[in-house]
Amino acid sequence: MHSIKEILSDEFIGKPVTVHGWVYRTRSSGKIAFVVLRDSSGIVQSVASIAALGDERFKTISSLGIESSLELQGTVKKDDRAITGYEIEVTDFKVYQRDESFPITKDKGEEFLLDNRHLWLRSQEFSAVLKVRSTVFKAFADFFYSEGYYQVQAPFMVSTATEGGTTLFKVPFFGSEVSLTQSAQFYLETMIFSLEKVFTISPSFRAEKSRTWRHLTEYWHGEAEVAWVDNSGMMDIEERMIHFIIGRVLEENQPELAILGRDMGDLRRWTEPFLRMTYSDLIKRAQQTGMNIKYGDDLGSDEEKQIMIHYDRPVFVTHYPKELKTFYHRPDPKNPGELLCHDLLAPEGYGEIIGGSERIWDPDQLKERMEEYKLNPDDYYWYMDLRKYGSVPHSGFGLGLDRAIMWICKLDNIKNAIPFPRTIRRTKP
RNA sequence: GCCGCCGUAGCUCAGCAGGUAGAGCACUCGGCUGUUAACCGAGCGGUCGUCGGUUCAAAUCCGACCAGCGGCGCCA
Repeated sequence: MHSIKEILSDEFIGKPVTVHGWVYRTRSSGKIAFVVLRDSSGIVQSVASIAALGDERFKTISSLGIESSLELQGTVKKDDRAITGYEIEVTDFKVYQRDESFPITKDKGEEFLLDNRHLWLRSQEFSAVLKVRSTVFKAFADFFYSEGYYQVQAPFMVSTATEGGTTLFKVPFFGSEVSLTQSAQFYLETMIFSLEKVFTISPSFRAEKSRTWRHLTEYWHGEAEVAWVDNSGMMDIEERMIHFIIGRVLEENQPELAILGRDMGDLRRWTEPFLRMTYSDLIKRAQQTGMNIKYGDDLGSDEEKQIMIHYDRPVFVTHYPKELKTFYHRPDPKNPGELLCHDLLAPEGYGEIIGGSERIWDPDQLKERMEEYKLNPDDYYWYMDLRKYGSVPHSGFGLGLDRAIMWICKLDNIKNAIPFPRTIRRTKP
């Protein structure tokens, strides 16, 4: 048995092979039929003829529907007319299941494809995304292992909010109620006191009624937390991480990037140093380009896009005014109105993919900030305890893995970066 | 939460100054020995989202409801 990718090579010319997979396309001209076979590694054209198979067998193979599953035996030939340069002259075959009418045909409406995502996954385009996605997840973990981090796991069912009060998913819990996690951050913070450098990959849940091209209600969050590192040191780590992930995709996914129409030159440029600027500088520059924006305004989707058209690589934006971010970011001691925090904005209009910061490590300051946000420190007693017993400076971040994949794969909607997207109106398939 | 849009064949859509439903694809049958989401011919396929109203007559006009899509805000 061979994989399709394997036999697409001069070494196999003239040799008998056996492959199995699914019918990708068929064409028949009466006495000759072309069956393009697909497996997880690629596609190859096979040629069936009455001469080789006889009337009845020929009729069987030439009438197979798209996505029929079968095993083919034959001889490899080089032929420029074949879609991948080589073809198999069929000598024998075995059908596992005949397919009469696969629901996905050439007219593909967005909604129909979402309803049939379990089948659309088989497409070349979506398979390519899934392969890149696999690389990104592995590279994220490999990067942190290579820098001496421990992978840890936090609970998904929680009783404290990390990002403000209105976005929690409530779940019944033995007569009371818990929420689905929005971020593992607070739990990661507990673990730096024993492990110092930790990371996790887990789903996060947001109950905002978002209907946008870059929001999911359930998304995959790559998060890390490190002791003894400040805001700027954290950005160094994140920059190395993104470079590492992009490098891996360049090494492992060239065919997939070609299918997706993503230029390799773009990715190579993103393995070069990123830009950094403060929020106030960014506002000044935006004003110089004529944008109607002032210090203290939040960066909306439009603003992010308008700003990022001037840059061809990711940009860290730091030192946001404290009114624009939540309570745990550490205020800059030199300018307490601004925070030692950062967002990483991806180019080409993809926008924010990372949010991170140096965390407040002084107990009084944390308490003060919580009160400004009308939060009860007693609800966060265990988080407060971290500032009470051997508190240290530390920083962390969260990466939206699906957003990063959408950017790397040049997709126009985050729903196409994840196999089974969960949005405000979609829980099937 | 706010703004906009759509619902007609399995799929993608056309039909809308009101006159009784159409194309392409898919599927079935027939033809074709080099096709590239092949091509040619025929066939199959619809309570026009639901309920109500106006009218001699409604896919088309009006109202309500249901379902879905896109964008904003929020964030990753």
